Amino acid sequence: MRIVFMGTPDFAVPSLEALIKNHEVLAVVTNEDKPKGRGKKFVPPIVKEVAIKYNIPVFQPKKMKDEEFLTKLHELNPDIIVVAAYGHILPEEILNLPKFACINVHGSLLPKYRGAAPIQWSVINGDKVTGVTIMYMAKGLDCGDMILKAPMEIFDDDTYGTLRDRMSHVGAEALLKAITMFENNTVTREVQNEEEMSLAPKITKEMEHIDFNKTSVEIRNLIRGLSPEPGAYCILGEDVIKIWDVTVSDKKYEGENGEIVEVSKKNFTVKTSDGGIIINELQISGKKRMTTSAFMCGRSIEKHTILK
RNA sequence: CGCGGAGUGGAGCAGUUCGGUAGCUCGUCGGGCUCAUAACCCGAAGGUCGUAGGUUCAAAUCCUGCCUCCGCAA
Repeated sequence: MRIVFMGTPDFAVPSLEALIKNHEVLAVVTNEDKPKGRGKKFVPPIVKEVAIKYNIPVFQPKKMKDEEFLTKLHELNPDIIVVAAYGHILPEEILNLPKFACINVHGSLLPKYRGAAPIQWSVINGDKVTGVTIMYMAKGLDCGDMILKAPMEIFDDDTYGTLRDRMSHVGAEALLKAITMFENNTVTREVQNEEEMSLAPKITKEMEHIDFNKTSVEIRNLIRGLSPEPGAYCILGEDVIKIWDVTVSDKKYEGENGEIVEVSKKNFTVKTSDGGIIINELQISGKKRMTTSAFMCGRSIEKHTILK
């Protein structure tokens, strides 16, 4: 198959590499290099680097409707356009351009979790099962007809990061399968049930703030779902502190939610609405992630301190 | 030149304002106490203070360049 690939971050890489090994990738379309991190250094998307490694032409159009880009795309005349975490809405002109279809690799079992952050939300909500959906792209937010789904288990110790990595490979496999279906003319399409639809919107700063009035499990899921990016945080005194790893404690504690109710040599426990969470790994501004015991070597933690 | 924090024994920090013997907590090793211990007591090892230069009788500390790490903002 002659394929044009569109994608940007890590999640897209296994799919791209799978296509390169099994099909003819005519071009890779990705986001522009953006000033990223401190000092506004321009950083190319990871997908661009992979494309360069395999000598595949790269396009980084500012706008999808860029004339020059559209012309080029027509010239390439792809059989299929594959999109994986590209971050742009494709105009109809592109949706109708390929011989077969524009298909998308989406990180959830649609119609659940349409939107930008399906993987994070599946962890935050404590789901046990998720998956990848390969779908036709259509006008609207992740609402196209589904071609196939690959379910996956979410492990109790999964984080957004570990699940995302695993899923990116499952997604690549499913993608190849779907393309084979096109080749054999055995593609099917299943309409999404709008009744069961749910959204997985982008993560906002507000959501990253830990609310100790929630249950221990809810808080732990939030922390897992935001690790390793961007991290859930709370306030300790003057410091913003990110919490990276916790253990749920079933003990009942006296005090208010967010209060440090137990301090040991290795860690400390914070009260939640239904018990407590033992902090195992954290990070303060300007420092690296560290274990709680390392943290407590350099700073004394007083019982009854309130985290906000 | 987006804003800011930081590099000090293995880990996390203090010391830098006001130059003058390298400090704390933890870990490691040895010994002791104990029925026993992750507890307690005693002792030891381990650091060219990120790097290059400058000022000075003397620099972790003051000045300049560079490297690296991290938070925020995008």
